[in-house]
Amino acid sequence: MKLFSLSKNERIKEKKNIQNLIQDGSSVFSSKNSLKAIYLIKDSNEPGVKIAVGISRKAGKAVWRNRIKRLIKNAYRINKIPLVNSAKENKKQILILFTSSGYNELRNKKLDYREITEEVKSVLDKIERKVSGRLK
RNA sequence: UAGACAAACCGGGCAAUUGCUUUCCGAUAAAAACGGAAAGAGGAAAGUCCGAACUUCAUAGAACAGGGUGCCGGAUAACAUCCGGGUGUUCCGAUAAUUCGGAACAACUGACAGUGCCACAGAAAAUAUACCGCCUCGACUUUGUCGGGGUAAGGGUGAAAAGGCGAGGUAAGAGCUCACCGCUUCGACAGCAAUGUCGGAGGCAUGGCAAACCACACCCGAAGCAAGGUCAAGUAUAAAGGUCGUUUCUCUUUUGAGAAGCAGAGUUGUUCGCUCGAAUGAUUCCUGAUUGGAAUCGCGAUCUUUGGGUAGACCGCUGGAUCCGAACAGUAAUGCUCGGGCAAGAUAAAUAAUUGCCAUCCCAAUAAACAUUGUUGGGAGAACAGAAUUCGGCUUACAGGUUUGUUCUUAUC
RNA sequence: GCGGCAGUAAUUCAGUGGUAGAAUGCCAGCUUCCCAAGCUGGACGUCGCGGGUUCAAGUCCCGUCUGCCGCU
Repeated sequence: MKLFSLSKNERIKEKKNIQNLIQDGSSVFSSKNSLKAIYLIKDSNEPGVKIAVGISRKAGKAVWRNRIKRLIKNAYRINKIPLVNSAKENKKQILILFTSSGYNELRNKKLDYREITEEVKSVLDKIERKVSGRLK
């Protein structure tokens, strides 16, 4: 198992999962409110974390949308280890869907990787605290 | 030389680390995970504006409706594309010129098949008509007024006024007559043709708008890979068949409610225990009658078989009107022959991120200096934009760069 | 990926090729002790943008931009 990988098993592929997530999941905003994450925590025999990234068509053009998705995925796979460990300890399966709430192409034509990393980190931190029960 | 314009081409490179998708190998019965190797966005992948391939539907053929195209010839699988030619319009330059040269653009068939429109102004906007004017005749109250007739040369209106201009002619005028120009038409010649040149005739008759309806000629069946095909989970569900069941009590006017409980299900493989716990009955027959039993239909459970087919998987899916090079044919578009190459195939959707260096660009300082070049320091390191069945075009977006050509006009030497 | 619709005043919409309109809103005046209502008047337009056809284009044709809807 590679440390920083993000293979097919760690991404949400099924339509049903995503619909469940949108219906039943709760949401969390990043520290600067530029990202929004919908997440769902449930007990499972196969503990782990699965993610998806969804960017609205209205946010920007195809090149821009692809780029922000890649940056978010990249930031996640670098910083995922604490959350994954916590999920395994507590025997939970976590589904996360990242979306853009503050970002769009008009305002953020050039995307800065470091800024997005900080945003993703803040989201993961909040969810991790929920999982381990340190946050009420 | 720079600039401008046109055409063609490129549109970042190298290294390290961390990752993604596909294929192959380790490699097996198969899958997952792991390791290794190879490959992995564009000139517009975009807009979806045209044209095709392909697939399904429909299909005996044709027409109508509807849509598209519209100078001529060629290229092509096809096209609204491309190439060559003609004609016209506009602009620029030269010129004595109506001539010559260059560039750009053109939906560039038909207005005597028909219907329609042409605001305002104007007498009149299409069967010509007579407001002012010009000429003439008559009457009267005679420097004038009224009435009849001739007249499209002049005025005024308009985007547009019934060939233009000059001469003859006339009461005044009029292609009424003539020359030149334009137009229509006939013949000869050149050209495959559009058309052009020359000669003759007509005597001007048919103002504009078909990107108004329309007519004529030619073309088009419809939908689109979310097309379509194969496999196919489900206590999702249709049909057929087999087996078992369709019970008891209490309350309520009824609908119904509650309890027990059979089949069955769940609970660790089995047993016990525990939990949950389906259904609607109707008709006929056997029997003296009740109980009970049987048959048919309905209902419920369960098993088997079959069907369509959702989720999903696979095929379609990338080797093709293909790409590169050379020779030949052709003015060219392009064709043809030979040689070589195989180069994305994702599906909540891969092709990336970070760091360093470089090409390149900007700013400052400094040395030489006509433009400009070298050195040092700092900054940026980019534009438009992301395959989605596949091709041929068109259109639109685009930082910077390379090559070739043109330059009457710009600047510098 | 494919198909369709719309763009006109601040807003919602009309508008046969011939001087761009209505309602609401806005501003001013009248009315009222004041406000509202009412009455009178006024301002407000790159007809999304760029070409073309025409004497003349919001309207016809071509291109382009933006917004919206549908197909699963």
